[in-house]
Amino acid sequence: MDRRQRRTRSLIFTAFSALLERKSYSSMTVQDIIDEADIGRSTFYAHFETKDELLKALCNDIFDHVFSAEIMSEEHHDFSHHSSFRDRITHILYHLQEKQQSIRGLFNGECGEIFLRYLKEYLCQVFDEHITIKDDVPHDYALDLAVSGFAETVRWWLKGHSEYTPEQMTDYFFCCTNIL
Amino acid sequence: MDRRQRRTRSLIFTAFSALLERKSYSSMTVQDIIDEADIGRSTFYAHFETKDELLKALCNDIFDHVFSAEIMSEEHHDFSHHSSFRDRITHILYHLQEKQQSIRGLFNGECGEIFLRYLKEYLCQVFDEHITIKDDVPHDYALDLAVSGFAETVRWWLKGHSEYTPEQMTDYFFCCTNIL
DNA sequence: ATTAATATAGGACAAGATGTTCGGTATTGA
DNA sequence: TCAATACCGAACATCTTGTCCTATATTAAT
Repeated sequence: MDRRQRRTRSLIFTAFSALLERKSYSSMTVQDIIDEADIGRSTFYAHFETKDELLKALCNDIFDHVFSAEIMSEEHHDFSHHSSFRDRITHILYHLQEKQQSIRGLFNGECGEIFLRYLKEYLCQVFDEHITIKDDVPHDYALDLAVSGFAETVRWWLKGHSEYTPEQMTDYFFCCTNIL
Repeated sequence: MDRRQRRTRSLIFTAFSALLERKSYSSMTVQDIIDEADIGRSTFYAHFETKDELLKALCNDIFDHVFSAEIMSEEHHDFSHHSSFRDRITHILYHLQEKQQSIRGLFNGECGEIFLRYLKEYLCQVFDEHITIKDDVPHDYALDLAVSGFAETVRWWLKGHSEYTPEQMTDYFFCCTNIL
């Protein structure tokens, strides 16, 4: 990838994240992002077709960071054999905390929906085999509830309660659920 | 309220709900709603300032129906004295099921975020005093998790699993959580 | 039945956002 | 050094928005 492309892409991401802290996603125009990033109009459209595509790309960038080590470790069977499920959860929280700057604005309003949907997709893979079914509770309901609960935990944590440690949040989460 | 106003308001709500089933909220224009409802442009703006206001109004209409009996009963201390918390939850699910037609589309995409935020506000009042805190879990975290979990339960239920009864869903939900 | 009030229809309008195109400039990587 | 290409910036047609206006139709009250 060309150095100029990397620079522009980064400018757009930074501008977008910064804007999300003061403006809602839906009220934000492409022009706003262009002005904030201080780039040409056609340059933006050379990188992203729409505002939605930009959001998707940013989410993917974040999750690549958060889950890359996670998935790598899984491939090498580190976590499966040497670490507990709780440790994996804590591990994910650490990575999310590192990206807090970019993530905080993503929880706001309408794009929180999209961000959380992406997050849940990744989480499903992590949680799936660790669901403990009680009675006749449908498995996919339990999985959905666990994943949503954890996603909500992340949101609650990074939006105003980041004084807690990842270990504490893991404890709190496991303490409240009955299916993990 | 004038009969014409009621008719137009109803036409708009119906058109909006119907459109949400085939079109995403963000890609839907006011013009789409006007065409679907077959009303004049200025008529729409006489009722709602923006598309967002329309969404809010529809949410309020639904929750007025779902929680009106709920709140009324609470005032008369029926539920507090003669019914269990589980029964209240089941009761709410019954009312939500009645409004399924209007609600189903609301879960889609970006407006799901707004609908669920409203729903959670109401649920907070219902759940608040029934949270059982374990260890040092923060109360507002536990409340947030319980409310989000129930909201997610509603979504899961009405989006593709409406074959289950309200009683079953209540059982499933209570079975999975550790704080109620 | 009559009437005054008002909700709606429908056309027109400016302002703003969108997405595309183009030619010129500057940076890059080889 | 040089060919490739990313950026700039201006212009453009198109669409959406929200407002304003007048004429018409419906309503609720007398």
